[in-house]
Amino acid sequence: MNQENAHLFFNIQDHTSSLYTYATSAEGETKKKKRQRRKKDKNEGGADARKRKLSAAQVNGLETYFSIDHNLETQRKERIASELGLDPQQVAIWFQNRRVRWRVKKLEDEYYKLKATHENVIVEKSQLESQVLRLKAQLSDAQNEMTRLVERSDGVSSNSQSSSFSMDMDPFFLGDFGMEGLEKVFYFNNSVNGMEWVNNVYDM
DNA sequence: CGCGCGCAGCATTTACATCA
DNA sequence: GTGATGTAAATGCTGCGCGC
Repeated sequence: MNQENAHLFFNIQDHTSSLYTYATSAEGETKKKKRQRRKKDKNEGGADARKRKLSAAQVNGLETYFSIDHNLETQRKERIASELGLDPQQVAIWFQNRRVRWRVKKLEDEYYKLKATHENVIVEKSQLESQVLRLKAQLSDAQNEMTRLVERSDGVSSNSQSSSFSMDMDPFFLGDFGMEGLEKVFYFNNSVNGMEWVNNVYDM
């Protein structure tokens, strides 16, 4: 412990030894002893309580070691403690608290990443829904156009067998998006008015 | 193999310091 | 002066390695 930092923290052993009492120890209980914290006497910690804060240099040192490895073995703890002028217990506690902060930060970062991803997916979903609407409209137009062409060809040759195009199919049979199986619905191999339509839908 | 012990880590809580 | 926030420390518990 260097001179500069020596005054910055109080002696943990001296302090904690008098800070707590055992609530049930008097009964000689072998079961779990629930320790009860004793309210700290203002005069006991008094003005020195302020000194418990670690110095910037000590924190920097601890941060450096933490960045190398988040865990402590006994030897490492002793080494860091003697180098930074801290009690090994303080080093252990600092690392413990630091790990908690690190995990919280990590969770926070993951949350914001997931949130951003989620927002992108929402945008993409909206775009896809718009596209589906456009395609449905196009499909409807195409069906109307086909109906019109069939009706016109019926007027020209009403007894032509090849032109007997069946339009009694459900226009909404194409599935949830109105497009499912679309590629199988109509098969162009003849011509009506120069091209004939073959309704291939019942062969599927 | 089972047991006790010591140690490290974790979750939770408490106490204190600092700042708005 | 007070509430919110950050941080050091305490506590109780679990899991693991080790010696007996």
